[in-house]
Amino acid sequence: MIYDFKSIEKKWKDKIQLEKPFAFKKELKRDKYYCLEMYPYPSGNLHMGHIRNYSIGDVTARYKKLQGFNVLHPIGWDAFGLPAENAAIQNKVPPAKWTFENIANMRRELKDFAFSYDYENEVCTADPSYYQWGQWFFLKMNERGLVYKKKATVNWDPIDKTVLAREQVHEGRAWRSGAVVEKRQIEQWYIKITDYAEELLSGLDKLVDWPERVKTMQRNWIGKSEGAIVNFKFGDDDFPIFTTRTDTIFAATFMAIAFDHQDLESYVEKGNNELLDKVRKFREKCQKINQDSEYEKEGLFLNSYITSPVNQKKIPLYVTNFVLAEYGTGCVMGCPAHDERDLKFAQKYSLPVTIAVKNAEEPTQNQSVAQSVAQSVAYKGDGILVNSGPYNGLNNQVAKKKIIEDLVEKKLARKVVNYKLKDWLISRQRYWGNPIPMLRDASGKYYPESFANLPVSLPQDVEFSGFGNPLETSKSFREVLVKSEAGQEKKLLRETDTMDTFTCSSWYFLRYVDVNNQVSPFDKKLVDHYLPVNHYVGGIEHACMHLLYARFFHKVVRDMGLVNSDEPFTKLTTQGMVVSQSYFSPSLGKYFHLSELGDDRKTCPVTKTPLVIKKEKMSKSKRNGVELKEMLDKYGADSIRLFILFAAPVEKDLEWNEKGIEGCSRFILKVIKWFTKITQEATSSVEANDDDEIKRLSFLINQTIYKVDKDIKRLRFNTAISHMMTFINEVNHLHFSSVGGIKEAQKALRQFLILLSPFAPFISEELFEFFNSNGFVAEQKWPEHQGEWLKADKVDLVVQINGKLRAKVTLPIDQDEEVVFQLAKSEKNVVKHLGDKTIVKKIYVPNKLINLVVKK
RNA sequence: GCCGAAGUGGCGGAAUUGGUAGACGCAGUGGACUCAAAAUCCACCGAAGUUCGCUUCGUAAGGGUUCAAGUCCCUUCUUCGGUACCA
Repeated sequence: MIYDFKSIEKKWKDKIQLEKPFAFKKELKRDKYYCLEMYPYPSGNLHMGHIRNYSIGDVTARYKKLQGFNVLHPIGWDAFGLPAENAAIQNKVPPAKWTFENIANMRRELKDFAFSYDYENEVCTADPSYYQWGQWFFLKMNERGLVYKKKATVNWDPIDKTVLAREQVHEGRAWRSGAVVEKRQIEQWYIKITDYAEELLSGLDKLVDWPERVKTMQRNWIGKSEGAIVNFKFGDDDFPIFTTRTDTIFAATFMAIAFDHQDLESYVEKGNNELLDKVRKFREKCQKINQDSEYEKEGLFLNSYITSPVNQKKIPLYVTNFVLAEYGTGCVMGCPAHDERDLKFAQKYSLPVTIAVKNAEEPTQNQSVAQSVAQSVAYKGDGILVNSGPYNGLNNQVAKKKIIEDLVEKKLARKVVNYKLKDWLISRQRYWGNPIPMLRDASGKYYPESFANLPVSLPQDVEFSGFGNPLETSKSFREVLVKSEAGQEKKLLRETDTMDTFTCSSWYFLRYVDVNNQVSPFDKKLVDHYLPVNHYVGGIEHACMHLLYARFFHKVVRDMGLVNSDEPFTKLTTQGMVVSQSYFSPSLGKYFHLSELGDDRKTCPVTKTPLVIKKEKMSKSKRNGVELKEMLDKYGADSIRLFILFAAPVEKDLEWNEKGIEGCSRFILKVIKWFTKITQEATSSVEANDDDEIKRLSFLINQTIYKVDKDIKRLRFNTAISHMMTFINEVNHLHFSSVGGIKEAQKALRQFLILLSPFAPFISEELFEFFNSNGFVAEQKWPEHQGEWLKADKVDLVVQINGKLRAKVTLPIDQDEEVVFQLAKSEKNVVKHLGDKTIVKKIYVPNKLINLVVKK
């Protein structure tokens, strides 16, 4: 038998299409397993990153199915978003047409790999039957007071002409278009994710099956800090500041206010117009600063003073370019001795440096702190309070609490918790998204659309000129006539902002359990049975956006009483990227494809200057990708799946290596060779004695079942495959000639094919047909290892002297220490090393090793 | 800076609670088969030495704990990822 993967894969693709072995059956009785991979954006074609993501998920889904679980393993389409609209502008293709054609194409590509999805249970976010429920959730959130509109300085992408979320801006540039981001003031819709900040943070502790780094990233993103708002005084008025270090309050030698603080001008010395003018110029200058790059800390003395609540000291007030208006109160106290950045500022403007906490290890003098401060290093450690009036001598952590308590008692402070997390800006000035179901009257007042009118569908009569929001060009969409209670017709304007696509991906995993529901987003009973998702697989790049929004949405939906669970995803796996060598010519500023280079891969073929060779994520722009179609034609889906799972552990980056796929093809050939040998070529002779071979085979197959099962459970697919390779290598050396031997071999083959099927489904199906001509290997029962076969009757035992390997002896298992010791002592090499030394100690690890500790 | 992850042959990577370092695969070397090549099969494949039995060294670097350390502890270095004026 030759490996004709093309016809094998065609045959089984058709059979899967026809007989639907992976159809999702809603069942509340059987144990469920919900395995989910992050759904793709329908950009046009699948790439290797997708194949890796879905291969990882598919192994788990198929494994659980074989174990008898009712598996929910769905796929869908994150179908809204900018590229569709850009295509509409460039090619005059409607976004819907572009999107749905891409989906059809990518679905076809997915089928080439036999991922165990039910394509009749898809979610497509651009389908009104889905997005109406997104609008429904928006209105429900609005009812719960979680939605509001406010004017805000937003990041404006001048190329895509849209507002960007903070996380969509990287180093001052838009994440998609790469344009330099501008600041603009626009009315925007927000969702109050900050109401859930505390639970989003504390809930992380319960997610024991999430990678530590993802949890850390979310913790930092939420950025909780506990402190106090302390009321300093500006004349008779309050001047509140936020601090987490009340223990350093006596060390405050300047006060700082943000340049964009709304009350800034009221703190400038009264009547000093010259200064006011300077302040305004300073503010203008600050506004031009790119907040993402590093810049010098600067300030301007406002000729006014703030009074400290602890010692009534007058402290000079500065406007600065480094205090953030949106965090805390927009005003802080400057304690140069204990804060790096305050120290820099103080030194620049020759402000005094007072020490409030000294190093506890040097109680008699202040040397260490004073010296380090003199060397421009602020002291941020713990210690004993000095220069702090009644609190002198206290440990600073104690003093911190005491000072707050005292201030709170005098009504001069209150304890507060601050978060870095900002409310979720969901407005997008775009057409291809979920319309926000709100209406506005002439006075600017907003009314929610009524539930009965959902969905608010996207109109067809729009123009894609490339500027502004196309929805504004649709009269049928914009103008709405509603009847008031008095029966009068009233003209309202429909909101033209659409929602951020992250709103769609925040609950798609809930919809999968009930995709055809027309009366509610999903049935509660079904959702409570199938949720939470047991295993979620996707890219690390979603650690702080999608995964946080989805957790938030789930909690809101829970509070609406629609789902019982607190968290949507029990176990999370973040797979590494697929990387490959890229060749960049710095002199030309462009990438070269490998095929464009000659034998000399280190030099630019045009300018003859050295190329920069790096391992980077496969992408079109870096010209280091591979064509999926080409790989499929050359090697078939099974070899690609095997390679992608074999070449690296799932969480690490995977380096593309075509030779590696060939290795996996060779493995499949060896499987076929063994199959052929024991199903076709075997000539039976009843007299033959295969006892030793049968014993060896039983040991090998049971060991392989044991190891593969364990490695799938701990998500080590690379080693699971290596164990199957070892099995095939060994078993190809066994020869059976008796009827009983061949029967045993076929039994082992049958079990082996089930083990192989989650990794290489096509060839497994094809060969398994020998045992089961109508069904699928995917629907068999996962084999269990027989423990008694795992114990070999002989073991290789290691003999060490002082921890160094000196001999190996083969012994029956479970020998007494004394027997092993006597045998070990008589080994030639052991005798040599023992010489006339005395044995002072023996360490015996049964069936593993004996270590003799010797002395002269 | 801070937080997180990781450093093992020529390469991708194994080594589950400390117990034979380098499984499996790629590349390479030698041989068989062949008119020849490809494919396949067999053998070798960390370094140095060797009387071919073995010996010494070797998991980023340096120390430590232990009968025994890639694995545990301390210090340092490097790489990658996240984040950055959050008071």
